Amino acid sequence: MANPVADVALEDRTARARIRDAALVLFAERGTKGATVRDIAKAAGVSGGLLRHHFGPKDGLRDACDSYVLAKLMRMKERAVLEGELANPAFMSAAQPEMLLLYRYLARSMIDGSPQAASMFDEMVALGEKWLERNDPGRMVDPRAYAAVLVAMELGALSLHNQLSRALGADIFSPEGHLRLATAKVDFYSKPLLGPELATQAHAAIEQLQVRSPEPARAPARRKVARGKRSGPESGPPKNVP
Amino acid sequence: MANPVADVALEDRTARARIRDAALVLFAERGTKGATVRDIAKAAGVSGGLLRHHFGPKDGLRDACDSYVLAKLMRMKERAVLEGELANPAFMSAAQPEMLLLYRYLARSMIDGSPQAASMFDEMVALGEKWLERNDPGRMVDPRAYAAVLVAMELGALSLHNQLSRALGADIFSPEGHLRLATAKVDFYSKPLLGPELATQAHAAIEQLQVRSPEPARAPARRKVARGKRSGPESGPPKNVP
DNA sequence: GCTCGTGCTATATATATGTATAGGATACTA
DNA sequence: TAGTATCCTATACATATATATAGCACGAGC
Repeated sequence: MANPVADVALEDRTARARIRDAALVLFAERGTKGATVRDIAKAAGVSGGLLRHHFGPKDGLRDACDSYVLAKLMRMKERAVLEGELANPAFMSAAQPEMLLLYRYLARSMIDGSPQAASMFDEMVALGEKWLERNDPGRMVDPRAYAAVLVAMELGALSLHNQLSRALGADIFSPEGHLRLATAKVDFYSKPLLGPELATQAHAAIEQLQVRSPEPARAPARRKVARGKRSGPESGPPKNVP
Repeated sequence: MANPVADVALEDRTARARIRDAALVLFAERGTKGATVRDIAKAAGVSGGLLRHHFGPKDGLRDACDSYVLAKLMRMKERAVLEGELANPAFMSAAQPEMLLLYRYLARSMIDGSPQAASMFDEMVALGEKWLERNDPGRMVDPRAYAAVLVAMELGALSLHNQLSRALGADIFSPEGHLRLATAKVDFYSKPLLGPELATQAHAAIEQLQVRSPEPARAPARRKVARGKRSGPESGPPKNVP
């Protein structure tokens, strides 16, 4: 709980650091709207005035948190690159509690919408894309889109950690829950839901959707496209499964 | 924009319905905290008093929205079952704009945390699990966890639609963006990120994590074996990639 | 015609929340 | 020791927000 970022010992942290850490937790838990400066100050054990003294208005605190998380993750990333750890595309869900908090904050920040979080998202996507191109060149139809989906899903699942934990029967931030999640993820990333024939079928259906509406122009068929076909486009075409 | 749920014509909707629809949109966009009753009332073109007259306090409006979305999705689900469409586990990302709004609302509601959304999540997981067991019995190590991850990722990605759209270069709710996303998803669900050897490697690493710590002292084991020393595990074990 | 319930607006009230300021305590420096 | 900058609290202020109430219009039923 306390000292979530864990660089210095518990009570040796400066008040500024305590405020930032408390903000990190509360922002991650309740979002930027839900977390009030008073609650953050209280959690940090300081007065509201001090918070303002150090970070200015609420947005300032938020920016500081964004920058902090960004920098910290960047540092981790670089270290990972140096150690050759980055190669694993599932690196995002590493187990360190601190890192999890950082990602949890990041995910929430992206939902609430901050410029820094957005750029972080883009960078993760770019990283994933590069990785795909390097390791499996030409395997994916649209590597960038693939990477974007991957990142969005990883972070999105993290945002829904409450639901996920309940469904799994154990907090995914606890050792048990984390292990169960890790196992499921390995399955998820190694056992495709769609077989080859279903995939080609789906791709064909999408192709058909594309030709269906020649030019988006403005809105010749905002809905038309989806209409007719509909039922389950997307990956809907595959009516049944092998 | 207007008439997002589209059962009746635009201005034929009763004020109550307009309020509900406006709330649906604003709650989905800004969350329960970020959307104010005043804004909702204004968007619906009514006074704040009328909103309260119909739905009581804010929570009442929220509950009403939850119930409405739940019922609507349930109806869709049943229809899908009758028509045999449900077989596709990716049914969640169907293309209908209205359905997307409903899921978008649902995803946001799950992040904000509502009991009804939680039960919906659980039901989706149960559905997915059942589907897995029926179509690929014994294929997954932990079908329930697999289904949970699947649902969390789908809904989570939906919550991050802003980031996803930016990274993709097109709003995923527009025809173009949706198509690009659909293509990427088919790839995502048909081309596993982890090859067989990496998967077994990862599973072995997780296994090792489990045995690493003998007994959690308290509960013998909620889940077979529990607790791992954490440090860099998850899918971290596979150090490098082929 | 009259009442009465319903849909609706306008306005008031209390609280929550972000913001700002005045001033005290502490530490560091000349 | 005196001065000053920094850290910190307490409090005031303004706005936003949820909540509550009073009252008006209008149609239904007696």
